Amino acid sequence: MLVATWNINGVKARLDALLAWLDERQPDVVGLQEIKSVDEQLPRAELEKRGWHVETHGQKGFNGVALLSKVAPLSLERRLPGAPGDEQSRFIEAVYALDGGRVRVACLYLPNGNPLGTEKFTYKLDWMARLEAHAKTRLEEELPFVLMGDYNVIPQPEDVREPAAWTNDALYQPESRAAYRRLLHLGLTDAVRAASDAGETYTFWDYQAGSWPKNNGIRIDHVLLSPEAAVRLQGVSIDRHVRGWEKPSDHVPVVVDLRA
DNA sequence: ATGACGAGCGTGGCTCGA
Repeated sequence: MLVATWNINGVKARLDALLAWLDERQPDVVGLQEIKSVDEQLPRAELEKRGWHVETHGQKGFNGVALLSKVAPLSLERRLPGAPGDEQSRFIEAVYALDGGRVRVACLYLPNGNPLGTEKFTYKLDWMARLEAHAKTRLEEELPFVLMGDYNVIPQPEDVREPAAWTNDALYQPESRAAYRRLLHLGLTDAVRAASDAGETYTFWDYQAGSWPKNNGIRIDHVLLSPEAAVRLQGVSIDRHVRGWEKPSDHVPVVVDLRA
């Protein structure tokens, strides 16, 4: 089965690219981030007439996440536990029956956290602590579990073309990177690193300053796998050609292949 | 040295992102 994550940067502005990529890729489950749409304004009919089940956790103007799937989910949740007052739409997860078994897929849009020294960075770290607690609970379930999305964390120096440009950025702070490592230490596997030793496995290139033609990228979109999912890992693809399309998102899809 | 791009909201120039 193919499970994919993509920060689409506006699902209404990117519908043509989304449909083209879905046709080309035919994934079983897709997590989208930054749909920047309320649930009612998402182009649901365009997707449903092509056979996609659509589950959303939208928000006006920014944020917003969604799960598309070929089969309907068995169960669905729309919030990351731990902060009932948090109104930002950044998390959705579902259980699917695929390949003769159940698999849980969570799609997240982790806070950016900039600028440093503000409540935005605190919110990022608090959100990561909530994510760690939730992941720990989910791992106890011992289902194949895919925890994927836009983490807004550059894990390691090899995940950024120009590390010096990011030293004062929330995406590359020691605290952000340590929180990401704590997720791995729970027993989650970073699928890209497990499946490939390739360099320059970037997933984001800024719109500005010619970042894409210069390949000045970063790796911030990640697919983490529970042990039960990691043993099924066949391969990973970063669909970087999508960044060269007309009116692209600044992120590209990351796709994992898990065997039955 | 700085800004640079893009979406959304909603109609002018903000906020937000990374």
